[in-house]
Amino acid sequence: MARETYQPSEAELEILNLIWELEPVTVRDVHERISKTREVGYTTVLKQIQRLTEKGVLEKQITDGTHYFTSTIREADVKGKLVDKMLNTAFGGSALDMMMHALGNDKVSPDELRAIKNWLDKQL
Amino acid sequence: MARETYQPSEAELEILNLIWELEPVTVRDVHERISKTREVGYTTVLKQIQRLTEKGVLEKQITDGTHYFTSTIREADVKGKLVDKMLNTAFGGSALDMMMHALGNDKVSPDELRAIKNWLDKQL
DNA sequence: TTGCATCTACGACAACTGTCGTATAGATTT
DNA sequence: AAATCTATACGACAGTTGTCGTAGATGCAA
Repeated sequence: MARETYQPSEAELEILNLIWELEPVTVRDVHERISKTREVGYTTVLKQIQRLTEKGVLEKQITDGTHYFTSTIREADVKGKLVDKMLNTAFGGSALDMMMHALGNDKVSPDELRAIKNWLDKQL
Repeated sequence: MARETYQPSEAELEILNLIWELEPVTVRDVHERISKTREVGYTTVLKQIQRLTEKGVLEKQITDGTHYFTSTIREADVKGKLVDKMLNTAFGGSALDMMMHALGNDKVSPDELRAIKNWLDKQL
């Protein structure tokens, strides 16, 4: 259980995102999806998935001769950890600071800002 | 100019944070500060700084025989980019989603939540 | 000026990443 | 069964990271 909080690399996260969405998946599933966005070899994706499996982050089950993969870690845990780490290493733990960089810097729609405000209201 | 938006690694960010705070700095300055937190060899820090300089992220000026380093990239740019990237790769661009992970997950003081709300109010 | 105390330069190394190529093993079509 | 198509296993490779060791350069104390 609990690979607890694995820190995926860039390419690994790309794959994990798809797996969380589609699991159980085959390598082909993942490869096809990624290919819509960018070009990458089938064996490249395969290799990443194999490495994630070796690391215990994914689990393989063979049904009817087809290899299906599922994740062993929870999306919320991984993402929470990612944000937490950035919060601490880049913004000294100041959520406000991070917010301002995330929202101020660029184009986040007023709608989104309102949604966040709403959510905050509920928290207080 | 403008190394624009460099994506520092973990250890590099640790160093950059100190440099933004203390520049101009010597290798020793940085090493001493990091040593307060964790153990690391002087040459390790030196090497990181040298690599950052090679990459153009830092600039060296020698005054009175002492090597001083300053950064060539702006803190806000780097951190803004870091957050943006996480926002997109991990949260599909949803700032609200990221917020909830960052704030909900754990201990962010009500004060901080209020501060964020305040800031949001001003933005709308 | 000699000699120690510092620094800096350089190179090395192992681990990890992203990316494939090739060689097999399996399944499918004649 | 043979030929073919598809999927998996394996290994390779170059680039990056984090970490040092060692050797050579610089500067200050005797």
